[in-house]
Amino acid sequence: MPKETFFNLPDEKRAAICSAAIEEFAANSFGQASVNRIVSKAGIAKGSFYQYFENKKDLFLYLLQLAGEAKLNYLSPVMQNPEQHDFFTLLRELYLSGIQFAVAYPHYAEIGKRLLESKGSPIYEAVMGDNVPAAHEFFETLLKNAIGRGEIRADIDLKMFAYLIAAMNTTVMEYYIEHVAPNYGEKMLTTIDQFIDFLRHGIGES
Amino acid sequence: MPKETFFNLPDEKRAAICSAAIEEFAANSFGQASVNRIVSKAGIAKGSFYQYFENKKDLFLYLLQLAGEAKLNYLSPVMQNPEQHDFFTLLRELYLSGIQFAVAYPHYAEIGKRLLESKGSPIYEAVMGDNVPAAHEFFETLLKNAIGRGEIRADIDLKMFAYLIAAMNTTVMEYYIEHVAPNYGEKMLTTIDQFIDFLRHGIGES
DNA sequence: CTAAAATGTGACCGACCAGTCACATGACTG
DNA sequence: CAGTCATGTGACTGGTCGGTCACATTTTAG
Repeated sequence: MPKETFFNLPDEKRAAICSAAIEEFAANSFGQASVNRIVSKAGIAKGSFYQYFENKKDLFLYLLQLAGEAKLNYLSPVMQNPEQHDFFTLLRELYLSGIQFAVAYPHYAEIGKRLLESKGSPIYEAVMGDNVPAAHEFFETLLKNAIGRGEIRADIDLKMFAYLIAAMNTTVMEYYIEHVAPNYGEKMLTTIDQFIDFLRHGIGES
Repeated sequence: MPKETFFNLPDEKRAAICSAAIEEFAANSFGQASVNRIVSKAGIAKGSFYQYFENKKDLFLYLLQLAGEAKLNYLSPVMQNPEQHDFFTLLRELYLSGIQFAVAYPHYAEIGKRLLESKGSPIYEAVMGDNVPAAHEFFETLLKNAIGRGEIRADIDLKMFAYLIAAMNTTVMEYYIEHVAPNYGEKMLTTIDQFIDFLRHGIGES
């Protein structure tokens, strides 16, 4: 957590620091990101930085918290009544909110992506600890319930498809950001719907 | 390319250097990997290292070449007659050979994975330049031919599914390495077959 | 045996890093 | 005005980095 002095800062200065830090962590992994570059971009002295934050990790965790809060705003409407919709509808909303978040906060999304990619580094364990298994369990429950309602086949390997669906969340998002958004902003739904239909029916003929 | 002196080295010493380097690059991204640690682990002097290699990148590219050659041995039997098999059979063989390679050379696979994850860093562009688009085009052609033969639905977005299938190659491999291999070595085919069946039919009921 | 060529070596260079500290500045209080 | 307290500052510390270089050692050739 940042120190009190950080929150006493005038909004403008605090925002400058945040935006410099966000840019740095969006462009570099935690290990490669440089506090020197951040303070220089933010226009503050190195010493001041350490009046605001305990250390580099403190700042990073704070940014992740901001990102998490921003993402929650996109996610929570979807997750209000997860039992009211069938599996594919829920998943569609989940993916949709993920993409909308990534479009609205590309830097936050980039930081999150970079974190997911640093699997194995010390910061990953510190941050993600139980989150990844929790996400997989969530998808597993979703799948189990859907099987109970007869929405999806009962003969699938739950663990494997929970893993696959979690991973494809990232993949579809990346595809959208890289290839769809730059050219046609309005194709978001087409992309997702094609993907959801693929989940349901596969791509085999007939 | 390593210098001539490197290839004049006794096999044992050359192997020690390679294996130290492979471990280092499997555990760290190119930027985080340290020549100091490599020479220390290999038991050679820093100066000697630079008699063998131009620089860190030179060594890294050499390891990638070794990895590529190793992978080709697994891949080429499959790709001899790509037109002789239907799309799903070919894909199955492709994924299978990928997993077998990753099991046989876990460090090489890790280096490759880490490289894929460093999208955006300078080394990524230098190494992967045209390879990724080429892989996507390859999958796109595969899909197009399969549509021509009536094996898969004609209404899919080729670009998107080429991207998805390339990404899922990595995903299935990771799942297998992380969750299947440690517990039951023999379940490889089950994992892949379930996945191929999913590609064909989806997971929707009926 | 000597000379020359190849190879081995680690101290060293400049750069950058995260984090510290002695001190300067400014604001608020009496 | 003086005194105090929060805040600002950048030179500095100890460390790691990739890469170099003057020199030592070994191998090869004549």
